[in-house]
Amino acid sequence: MAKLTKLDDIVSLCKRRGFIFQSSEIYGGLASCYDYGPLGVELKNNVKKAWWKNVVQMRDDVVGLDCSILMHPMVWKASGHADKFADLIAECKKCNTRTRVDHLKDKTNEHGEEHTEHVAIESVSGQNLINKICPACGIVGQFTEPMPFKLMFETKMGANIDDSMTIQLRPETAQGIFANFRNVLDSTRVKIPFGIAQIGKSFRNEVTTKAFIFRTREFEQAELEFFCEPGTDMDWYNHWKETRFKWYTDLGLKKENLRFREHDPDELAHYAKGCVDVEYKFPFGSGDWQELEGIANRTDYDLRQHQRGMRTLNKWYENDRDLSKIELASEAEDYNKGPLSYFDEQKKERYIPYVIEPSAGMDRSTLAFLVDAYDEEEVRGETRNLLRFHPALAPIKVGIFPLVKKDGMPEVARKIYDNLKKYFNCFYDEKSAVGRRYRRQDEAGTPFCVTVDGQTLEDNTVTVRDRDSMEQARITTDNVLNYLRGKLDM
RNA sequence: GCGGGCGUAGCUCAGUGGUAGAGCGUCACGUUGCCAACGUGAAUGUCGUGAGUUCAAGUCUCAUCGCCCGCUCCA
Repeated sequence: MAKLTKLDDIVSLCKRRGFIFQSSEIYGGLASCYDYGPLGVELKNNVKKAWWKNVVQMRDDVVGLDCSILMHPMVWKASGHADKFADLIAECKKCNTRTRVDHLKDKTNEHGEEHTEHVAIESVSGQNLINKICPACGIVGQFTEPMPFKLMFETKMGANIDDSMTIQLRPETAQGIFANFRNVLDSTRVKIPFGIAQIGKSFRNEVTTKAFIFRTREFEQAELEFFCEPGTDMDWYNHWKETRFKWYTDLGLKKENLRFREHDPDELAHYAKGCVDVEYKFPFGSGDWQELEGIANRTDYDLRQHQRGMRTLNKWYENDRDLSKIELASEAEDYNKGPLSYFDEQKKERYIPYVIEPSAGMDRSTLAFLVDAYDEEEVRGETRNLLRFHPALAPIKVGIFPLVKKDGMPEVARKIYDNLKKYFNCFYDEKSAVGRRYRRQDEAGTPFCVTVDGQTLEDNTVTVRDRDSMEQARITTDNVLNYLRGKLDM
């Protein structure tokens, strides 16, 4: 079985085979950023394709979307990210514990206020914390100068420096879906229940990253916002829970390495009615169960928040476009009939739909598929290393070889290769012994290899060798494409 | 952010102040011809980066970047 027992082994495997490299490695690397190599990009693209096929293509009730990464600043005011994602943090000099300044309790007032107020960065210095207690060790007033933390990446939009606008890189793709809810309703004839799906990059300035690609600052999400009628939401929550779990196992992840983890009620965001993580057991370390995907019942929170956001727009202009100076407008009395509501033609009633959100990390699941596929086995006293990828995920589908590099075999093999590569990713190889070429493809996880041999020249047949069993079938050259299509389900 | 460990060829690693190394992998030629064969040969190094100490630094010191482990943080 797999001998990957440390994260280092996996990092090494990823680099050696061209799956994942450290970003900017020739310059000493850039923390928390990684690049996908030639095999890695194929694998990850296949993971994304498999998600899209399962969540969009094969369903009548989901449509796709691809939003811009840069969005109007008010999007993040309404979603709550602008406030929640900007904090002042002070560190206790005694125990090195870092705490949000607005969470610190006063020595004289140990009841502690609710920390909803926004703390202006200029107004707080270490001196102001002289009476504050460290929640970890109880020491009073031993804090460092507060450090401002911004969890969203900022950039400037507009080439004119004096007239440019601060914009955030999205910390999740979901808000782009909510912002387009009305557009999709008006342009596609969808009816509730229906979903909008999107795959794309998101950015978060995590306080700590670490652990290879499990928590990176730039990452790719596949998110579905599934809109349904209030009251039916828990049924859909359970539907997506099952559907999403099955997706992983159908693509070959071993069941014993997958589990659900339901969030405790006190762990839930205040608007969420339920949340479950799909976790994968990576074969290393102690904290080995890692989240691949979260499935949440977000209720009608997001659409209601954006209705409030739309009502706040003028205030934003009036306050020099400074988000920190404004409060989100209160909710309209008849918010149910607002611009982001839905009119049910049959029931003749208008409501804000509830949302079930399966949100999957594409980088994490790509790595899980890679790690799970890794295998070592003894063959005639030698170790055979291979990746047992599901055919849909394999970066290369077929290797094509001439048995030897003479007697016209390369020409015939090339011709087969030129034909097959129109249909799937193929790799042609005529270097060194054929056994070595088989093993090289095993390492890349290629499910099938086609070999042209002496018999091919006589009766127009080739051998097709199976990665997992190493068995060969003899097929007529004309039938190779159909044979492989059947085996690969493509 | 704190504590600990690490950084030498594509990978795994040796090299304890004095000429930059091995195995695997890669490439070429020969041989073999269906599962990592063999022989011969070759290429590949800012020793993470920058300073310092020294006649001399991969080796000692400092800083810095990056990675791993444990806390912490985050969700």
